[in-house]
Amino acid sequence: MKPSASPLDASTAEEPDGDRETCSGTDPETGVLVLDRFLPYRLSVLSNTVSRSIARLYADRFGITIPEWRVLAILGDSGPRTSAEICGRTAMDKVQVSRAIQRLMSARLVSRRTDPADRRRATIAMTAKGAAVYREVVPLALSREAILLDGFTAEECRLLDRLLDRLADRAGALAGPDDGAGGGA
Amino acid sequence: MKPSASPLDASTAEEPDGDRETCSGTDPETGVLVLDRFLPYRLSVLSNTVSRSIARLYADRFGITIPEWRVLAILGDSGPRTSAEICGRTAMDKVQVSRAIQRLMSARLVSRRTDPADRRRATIAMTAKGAAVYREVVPLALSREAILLDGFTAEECRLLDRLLDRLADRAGALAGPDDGAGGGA
DNA sequence: GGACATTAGTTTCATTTGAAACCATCTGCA
DNA sequence: TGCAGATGGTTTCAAATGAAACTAATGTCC
Repeated sequence: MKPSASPLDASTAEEPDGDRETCSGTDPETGVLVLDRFLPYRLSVLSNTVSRSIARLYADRFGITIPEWRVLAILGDSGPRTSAEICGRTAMDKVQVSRAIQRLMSARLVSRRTDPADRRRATIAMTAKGAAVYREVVPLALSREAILLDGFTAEECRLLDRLLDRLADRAGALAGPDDGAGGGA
Repeated sequence: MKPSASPLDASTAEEPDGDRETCSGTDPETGVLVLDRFLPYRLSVLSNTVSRSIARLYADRFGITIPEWRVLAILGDSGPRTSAEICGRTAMDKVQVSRAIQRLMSARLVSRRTDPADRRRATIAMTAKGAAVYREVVPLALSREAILLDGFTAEECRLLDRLLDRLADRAGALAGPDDGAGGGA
């Protein structure tokens, strides 16, 4: 049920400039934004559905949250790291990381050792208990990913892989230049 | 520093069943989860970056939040709707929608009319002011999408489109069957 | 050697969020 | 009628979040 003679026509500025006619998000007929074709929206819904589904998996069983799981995942794949390094690799901000570490520490899943050379820093490492949890969660997470990719050929996976990398790359362009603010890291 | 002889080998059930050898997320050498190749994680980072960038756009200028914008977007693309219908179409839950509507109402961007036939329901519609905001935000949002897709050929856009649709489809399988709980709509 | 800016990480506070409890209305149905 | 569910939507309360202020240790430059 389209709103008959759509209230928004050519009213607004910047013309679509011929060369690329926005392949999603907009109905070429009316120029209206079609929410469930709009790329940022689709990414958001998809990502939330997936994250929530995976989170349920380990939240129940191990009482850890998404940021906590991410910290474990980083430690598991790169070995002991400082808080700042974890920030850099997870796109979480330092507050989030700090809190995740606190909770992981009180659950005795990670330990923290102040760097004697620079006593502001501390290296975070998984404990044996943390590693055990990690080893249990990884296959669960991977199996979710596998469900998600079920039916994709290897070729399609590679394709998706490349497209996502390019999107991530372009997303950097969004965050950076225009608004000046935040900045990535 | 890789945990030498990776502690996670064939320990868990469901064998990878020959035909597809999980094309991302896992290092085939060690079987370790590589976080920044892990699809759910990549989706999450990408989606957050993008959403935040777009949100900055309208938060500053119009003082609306992401859920509020989504409600406007639905109303803009489908005309007046009830709260429940908005839920169904946005993948937000009813609390979120209820609050977004409240804020939009006090900003006089939408109005609410109780359905006389069923006085539990109310139909939400954009006001003229809401429509004006909508018309201003749409091109901003679309321009962000365009930046994101900059450099993609029409062919690649179509490809991405199809892959995302299939992923969204598969994501339904994640949410539904295993944990029984929530249930989609 | 000592003010000044930096960096690492934590804490505070106000806001947002989500789950569960809650109203109000409506729908069977005995 | 009248009462046991459903349903649409809102409120409550506790936990999660984010921005900005803060502590502590290091660097820097005179």
